[in-house]
Amino acid sequence: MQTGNTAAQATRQIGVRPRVTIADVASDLGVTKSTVSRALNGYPDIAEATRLRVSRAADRLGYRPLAHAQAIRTGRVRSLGLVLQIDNEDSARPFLANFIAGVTQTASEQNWTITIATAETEKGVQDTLSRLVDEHKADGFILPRTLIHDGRVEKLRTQNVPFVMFGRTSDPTGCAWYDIKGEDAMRAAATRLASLGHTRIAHVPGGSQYTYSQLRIEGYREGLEAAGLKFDPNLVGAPALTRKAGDASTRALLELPEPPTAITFAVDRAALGAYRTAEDLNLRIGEEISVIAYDGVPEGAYANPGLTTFAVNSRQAGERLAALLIKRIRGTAPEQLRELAPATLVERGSDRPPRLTPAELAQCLRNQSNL
Amino acid sequence: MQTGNTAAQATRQIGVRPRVTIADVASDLGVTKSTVSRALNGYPDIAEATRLRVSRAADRLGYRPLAHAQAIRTGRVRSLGLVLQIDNEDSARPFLANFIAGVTQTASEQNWTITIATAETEKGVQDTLSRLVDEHKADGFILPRTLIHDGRVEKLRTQNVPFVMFGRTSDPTGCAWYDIKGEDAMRAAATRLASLGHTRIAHVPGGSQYTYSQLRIEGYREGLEAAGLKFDPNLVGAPALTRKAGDASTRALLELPEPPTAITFAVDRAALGAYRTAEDLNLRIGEEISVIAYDGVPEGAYANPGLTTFAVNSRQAGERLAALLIKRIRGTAPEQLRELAPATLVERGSDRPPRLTPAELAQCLRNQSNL
DNA sequence: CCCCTTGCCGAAACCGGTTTCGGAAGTTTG
DNA sequence: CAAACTTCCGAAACCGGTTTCGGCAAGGGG
Repeated sequence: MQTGNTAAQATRQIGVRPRVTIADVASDLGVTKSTVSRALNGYPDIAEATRLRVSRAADRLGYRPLAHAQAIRTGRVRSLGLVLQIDNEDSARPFLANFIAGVTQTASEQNWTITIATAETEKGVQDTLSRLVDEHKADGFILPRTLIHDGRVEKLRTQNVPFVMFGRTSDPTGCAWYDIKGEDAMRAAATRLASLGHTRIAHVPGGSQYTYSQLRIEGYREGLEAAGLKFDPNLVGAPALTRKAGDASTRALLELPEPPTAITFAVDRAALGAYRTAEDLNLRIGEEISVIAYDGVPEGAYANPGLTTFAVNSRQAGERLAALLIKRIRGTAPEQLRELAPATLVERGSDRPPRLTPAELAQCLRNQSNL
Repeated sequence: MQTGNTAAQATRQIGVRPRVTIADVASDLGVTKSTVSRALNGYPDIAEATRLRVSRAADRLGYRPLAHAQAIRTGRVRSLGLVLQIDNEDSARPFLANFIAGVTQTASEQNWTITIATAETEKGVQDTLSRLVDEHKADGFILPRTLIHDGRVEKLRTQNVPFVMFGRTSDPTGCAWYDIKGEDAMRAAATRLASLGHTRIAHVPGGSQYTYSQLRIEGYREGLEAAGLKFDPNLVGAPALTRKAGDASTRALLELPEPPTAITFAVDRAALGAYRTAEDLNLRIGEEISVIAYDGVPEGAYANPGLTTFAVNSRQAGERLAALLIKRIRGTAPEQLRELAPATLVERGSDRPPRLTPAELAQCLRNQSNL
């Protein structure tokens, strides 16, 4: 009987000394398990003196309740779930470590842990989520990268599983969230560029399926109008999430009859693509063409000139999301669990007054292609 | 009684429909729980026909065993533990996402999950590890970034908790591991540079507390000797893990009376620091100074010229580590769970034949500082 | 002085599984 | 054809906690 053997072996393996259980603590004190349990969990029908005796004995004996043993009765495994979508390429996510660090920090403080899974496709994420819910591997979930129409949200909502989103969604009913005010950042970016003297300011949005993308475009538009500039749909480029796409999108914008002298990017990585465009077209970032982006990826600091960007504190995001989710699991209404935080401007060298007017820039580009 | 309320609330919250338990399946078939359990777990004392009936009924009813309910008897929570050290700054770890993806992929295939925690200091990691072990949040652990003398290893070894290391350690007793042959990579790097015509080849090691660092130095040394070059201790620079440190270390090497025309780096990030040095000193990477590094960070591709490096497949590492750990937990001896994989050379532009001899390079640098 | 609270804790059920033990059939052996 | 094995499954204990229920003793009110 193989199964029996290995299982017995494992139980022997994992602790050298046998675990100290709640029964051990109880018999040590000459009370019952129930008393120990209630004392440790702060029930009101336990005398203060007893509570003290119990908690001291528990400390002395080194008693640690087994989370999964508690779970079977309480229905809580004290674990937060996180299902990440790791796409093939774009997977190098520098934020991830910080984000996870934030989540686990808050979680650890309250003696919770986090359970992580990954999937490659959107459907994969849904399936994984289902599995984790079915097996109750986590008491609730953090949903990163919220989409405008998000299958995960619907699923969890109907199954009544607590969750909190990193980002907002189209139908906020029953949703808790934490988000960065990307719209404010883009508004500030646009007005900042305008006040530097730019009059043709473009925007390269992020993935259109994401909620944030819409918001940032809106912010950009507001910024323009606040500065007295007219919104020109032609100046909203093709969506770009990668260097390559950013390069292409930038190139297309510069081919406009009246090209922009400044571009706001919804995403740092796309902005770094513009550096390549500039190099190719013999333009200088921060001179002929100014750039402000969003995210705060470390590469931005090493670009030349440094990329001016609105950085998000992903560690803090992780911390807050964990805190919100734990509250949600404990029963707080989702409507009371919504937080927005600002992105912080990191000024580097990529945004400066325009060296050329749009017309001059167009001329300059035309000369080049004639060469 | 507040506690009672919220708990009841949670149980109601998490499943809309009540869970289907093993008892439901049993009564549906008119057998006992024990039969269902043994049938589902492949015990040999269940008739094949019964096994079939049971597993079909389980499917039909949508029965999923509760991992933590099983755990209480079996002692297995079906979860792999991972405690990451997230240092303050260097925390931007691009591998992490891929690594985690690898781990979770293998784990998911076998219906395991992974439990992650983070800490900032070495001691914090130890404490967190202790907590997870005490609460038995995981059945075993993956230990990344193995140190030469590693407290985690000792702790887990004495407590008899299964673990597997990413990297090797000084005392391999009872250890299972997966590692990349960094020594081979560095040997290849040195011989490659030698065959390009370099005669003064330096090495900038990684953190001295890490096992890999020693191994890579050794590989570098072997490579030199294989190429008939003498090992010169002066050409082993100061350890560097960051751009900044890499810059400093490179600078120091170039100040030698007979400076190297090529440098091997134990770590990509440090090599990128050399790009800054080169810019400052008016040298061109791949011309006056050649560079080969190790890791395969994405930034290397965007450097100019691209950084030639030995890339590690961190996704695969994650997959293998998870597989090894699961075997380890199931009882395979650690000695049988040791794997090494090669790093793969990514040729870009940073390594080319030397444009100057060491003497000429020294002269060139002297001229500059006179300016 | 008795009855009724109230405070505090023990006994036992319970959560959802796994595992031990034993026994009723069916099968083989002598 | 009885005795001895097998095969297969039910009954019940068990894992380590939590929670319900009830009861005893002390205290308060009439």
